[in-house]
Amino acid sequence: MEDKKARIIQAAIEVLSSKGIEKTKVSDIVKRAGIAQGTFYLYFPSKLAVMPSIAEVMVQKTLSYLEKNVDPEAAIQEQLQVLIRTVFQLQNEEREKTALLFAGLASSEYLKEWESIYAPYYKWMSTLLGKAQARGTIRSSLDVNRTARLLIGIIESAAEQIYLYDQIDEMEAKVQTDELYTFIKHALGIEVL
Amino acid sequence: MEDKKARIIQAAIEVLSSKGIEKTKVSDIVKRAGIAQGTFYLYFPSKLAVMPSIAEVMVQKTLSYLEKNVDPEAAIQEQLQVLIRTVFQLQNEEREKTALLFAGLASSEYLKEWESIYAPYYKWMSTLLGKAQARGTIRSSLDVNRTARLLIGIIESAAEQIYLYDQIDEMEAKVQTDELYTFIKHALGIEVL
Amino acid sequence: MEDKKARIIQAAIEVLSSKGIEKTKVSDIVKRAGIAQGTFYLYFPSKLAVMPSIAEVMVQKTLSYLEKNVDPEAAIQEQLQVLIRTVFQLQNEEREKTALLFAGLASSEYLKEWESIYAPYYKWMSTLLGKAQARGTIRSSLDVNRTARLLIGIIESAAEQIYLYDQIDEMEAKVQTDELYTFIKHALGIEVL
Amino acid sequence: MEDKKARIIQAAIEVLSSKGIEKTKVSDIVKRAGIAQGTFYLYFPSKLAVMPSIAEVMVQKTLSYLEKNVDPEAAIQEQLQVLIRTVFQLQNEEREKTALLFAGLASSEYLKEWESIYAPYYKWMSTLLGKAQARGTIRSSLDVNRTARLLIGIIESAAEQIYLYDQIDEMEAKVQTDELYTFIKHALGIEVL
DNA sequence: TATGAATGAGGCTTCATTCAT
DNA sequence: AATGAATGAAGCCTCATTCAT
Repeated sequence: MEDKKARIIQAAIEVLSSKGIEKTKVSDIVKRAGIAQGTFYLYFPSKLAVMPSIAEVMVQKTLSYLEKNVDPEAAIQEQLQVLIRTVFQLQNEEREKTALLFAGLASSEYLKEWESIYAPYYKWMSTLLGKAQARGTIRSSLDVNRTARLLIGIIESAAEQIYLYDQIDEMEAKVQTDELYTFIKHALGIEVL
Repeated sequence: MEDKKARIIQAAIEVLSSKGIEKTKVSDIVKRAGIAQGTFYLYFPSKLAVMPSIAEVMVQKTLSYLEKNVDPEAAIQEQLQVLIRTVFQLQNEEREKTALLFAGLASSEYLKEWESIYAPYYKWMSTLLGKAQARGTIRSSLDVNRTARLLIGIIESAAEQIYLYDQIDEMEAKVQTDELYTFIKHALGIEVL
Repeated sequence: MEDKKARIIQAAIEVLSSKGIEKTKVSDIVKRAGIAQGTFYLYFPSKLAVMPSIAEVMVQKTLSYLEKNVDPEAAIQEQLQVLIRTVFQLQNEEREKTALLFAGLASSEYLKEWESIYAPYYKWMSTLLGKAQARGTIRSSLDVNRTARLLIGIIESAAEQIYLYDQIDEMEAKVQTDELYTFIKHALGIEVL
Repeated sequence: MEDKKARIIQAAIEVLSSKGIEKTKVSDIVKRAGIAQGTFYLYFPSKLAVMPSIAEVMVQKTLSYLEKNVDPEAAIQEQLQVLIRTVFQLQNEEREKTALLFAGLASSEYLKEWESIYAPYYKWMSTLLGKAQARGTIRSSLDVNRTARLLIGIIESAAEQIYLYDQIDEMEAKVQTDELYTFIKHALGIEVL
């Protein structure tokens, strides 16, 4: 059943976030999933093959958070604020997960799947920008699809840096996100009064 | 001799870029470096211990390119253009290297060293921004240090995406970099006439 | 039904000849037989347990060919010629089968069944020799039962060698079989004028 | 050192003869050889890769026995008697070895090496026949090279049958070898008075 | 009688690291 | 400082067999 596949993915996410890709063994995953070692291979051809599924789940999670939190009718400024806050918060919650995951994906042959996994995320962001552009609240010169990627890229990269480089200092985090917010506001040509 | 250490690092870079972290074996590295298996351990305590050195070398390379190409006296617009072009070009040349490297670092315990390795890169960028700010060609409201990180983050992320997701299509690459350039110009508050 | 058992044996023969004993999996066999994995075990207690059945089928096949081709009334010379030709031809058709089969049997605990499987083959050959001896066309000093085994042994061994060691060269094959024929003719004391 | 390779082969022979190919594990071999598991793979690329070496050693052993026992100056009759006795005796001593080995070889990809491994054995036999032919004690019509193969084939096949099918009954064994001897004597056209 | 998902023991192999030379 | 043969722990995966349906 699909249920078992889901359980494997869930178990893999959990193990991965606590042990890191290098040290995650299939035996750990199956133990946590409560299945036999061989069963794993009924659903995934190899250890690395779970990675894309994990990424997918995580992107979905991010998206569902965003859809829940970001009011489609709100002003772009508020949307951005919520967006940034949500991504940072998720990044913070998931801690190692994102980095480890990327590491996992990068070291697998599944690197190329990244694109399709991120597709819904990009799409959501494009739509957001599209509406704002229609309303005239962001500059008309930008291309919504390409800018969607740039935005996601910069927000995630900023979020990663906070985790990676800084001790998580509430104060500093706040200042960073403000800087990021202002950066983006200007980039999008949002009127700053 | 230090020469041997350098040879190991160089060999490691080469092997890593062609095989990926997961499949890079110490035996490959030493073979390419033309030394004996045991010799590796005279210079590095473990396989993962080369990673930071590799990152350092690559950051240095990027920096030296930037220092050579970016005219400190030029207008910020031109500096940005050159900056973007250089990073994209390097990313393209190095292909998998960056991603694999990050993966390598991420999966090692050396993740935390990323900060210090990138320090000179951030510093260079800060200085660039600082000068522009002093000249009044970028908005005074931005914090040069934090913005330096954001800039490096977005440029690298954009460059990675081009390699990862798109077939490398000259035309599309051009459009992407233009979009990025405009994005940044706005973000920095550079006067667009 | 017995039909299903036969289908399993047939499938096993086919898989075995193309993949070799070591690489033949029960899953391959059932796939080819068009049945479920578990069904196999309703007809055979273990994987190795098909081996004797396979051998039996192949011996039967050989025998039926021989019975069809070798004229019981013909002169022993002609009978031998046909015999050799038939075995060589089968060996050639079946290619790896014989060797692989023997390997399969040998590596199983079923080695001892070989005797009973070959029994009808030996019997046929004994009868042939017996008649010739009664007619006085082969030497009276030979023991028909033991000689039957020797004959089958040498013919099969020669046939295997042709397949295994030599490139299958029509010309050489002809010369080999001639040499074998002459060898046997002398061994049996058939008058050579 | 070559010494270690030899030790591995020796250990493999011993383990193989007592456990059979299917049940022989690399771990058994290295344990008996007194080396580490990994060391095995410095000398052989895989478990199956020892098989040809084993076969080689066994052919060499047979040959050395034959060279020691068969008097090159003796009459062909006596040479044959000794030859048969020696092969049967070896077969008996080695018991499972030969069968298991063949099984091992057959189930490996090394089947084709059989030819080169047997080459010295064939050569020795050809020489023996050649001398006898020169002396005029065997029929001039036979081809020494091809007949050498036939002879080795029939003797080995007969020897195997004794082990495989019959309880080892001294009396019967004697009768079998006599029958074989007579068979061969006729086949070679040796004068029987 | 038939199914096929699930099992789980266990082997082969890899490869980072060591150490005697 | 350099070597490279030897080590051996450890993990991925296979696949014969079982069993609930």
